[in-house]
Amino acid sequence: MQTLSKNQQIIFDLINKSPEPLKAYTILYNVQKKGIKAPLQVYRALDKLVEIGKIHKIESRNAFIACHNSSCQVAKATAFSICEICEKVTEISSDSLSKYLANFKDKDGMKYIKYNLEFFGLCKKCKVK
Amino acid sequence: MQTLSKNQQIIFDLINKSPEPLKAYTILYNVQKKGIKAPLQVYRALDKLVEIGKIHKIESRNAFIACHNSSCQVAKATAFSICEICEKVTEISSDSLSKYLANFKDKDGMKYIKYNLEFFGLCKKCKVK
DNA sequence: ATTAAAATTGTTATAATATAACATTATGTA
DNA sequence: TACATAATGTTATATTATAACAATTTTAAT
Repeated sequence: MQTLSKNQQIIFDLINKSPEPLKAYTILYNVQKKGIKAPLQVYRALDKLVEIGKIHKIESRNAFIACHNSSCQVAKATAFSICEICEKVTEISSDSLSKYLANFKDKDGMKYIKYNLEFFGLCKKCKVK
Repeated sequence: MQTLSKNQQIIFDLINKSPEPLKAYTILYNVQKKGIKAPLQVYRALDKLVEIGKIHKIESRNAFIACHNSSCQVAKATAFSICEICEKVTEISSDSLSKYLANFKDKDGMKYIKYNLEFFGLCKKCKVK
């Protein structure tokens, strides 16, 4: 368990308490009162937090959420469900899914060291409407 | 089988003959001699081509490749392998993978209508080096 | 053929996302 | 201590993408 630097901690705290994925410039806006003034300060912290697996980037949304999967020390196998109406994002933690994907081998003999899976659909709430 | 408009056809042809994913502004640069002058003209064609499944967006790379999966009329279930050294991208077409993912259900009862999966690793060539 | 709706195009401006380059300070560790 | 590594601060700029508006072309129903 790694200790975070000042900026990393500030930005992680913000993302961690957010119910929804946050975008880099939304983060910037929200941490300016804490002395983080420039985009690069945000992006550097985000890069590091992604690298150590404390947060994940939702690629299709250019947004970041905290990892809620205790086994996720490094961001090497991620899966998310994304509601196309309310944009709610949930990290999927399914043993069978992660086993299946970790063992997946394609024809080319390529060795995978990482994957990212994004499911899109309607969440329970939005499906009813 | 849908007929493409002029701009769509120009841009699809370029992507389709490219061995690697192309970025929007690379595309723009390469079609300026054909009269497409503005980013928006490129993005509009890309949006449409993605919508009808002729091309796919590689989200982690902000780049586009032609679909080489004949069954892919609509971009609703996509999987790619990406080499982290040479950036070669290949569309994966595996019946067992697509079946597994199409049938995957998470705990929340969310109904998925689409997914995108990106595997990262080293391709055969880069693994040897 | 007529015509109304839908799709596509053209254009300018600007928004949103992300990195380069350089100087400085803090932290970890031999 | 002192050296390497990581983190910070700052300005400028590169890259990716969309807003807003006007015009034209295509499609499909009458």
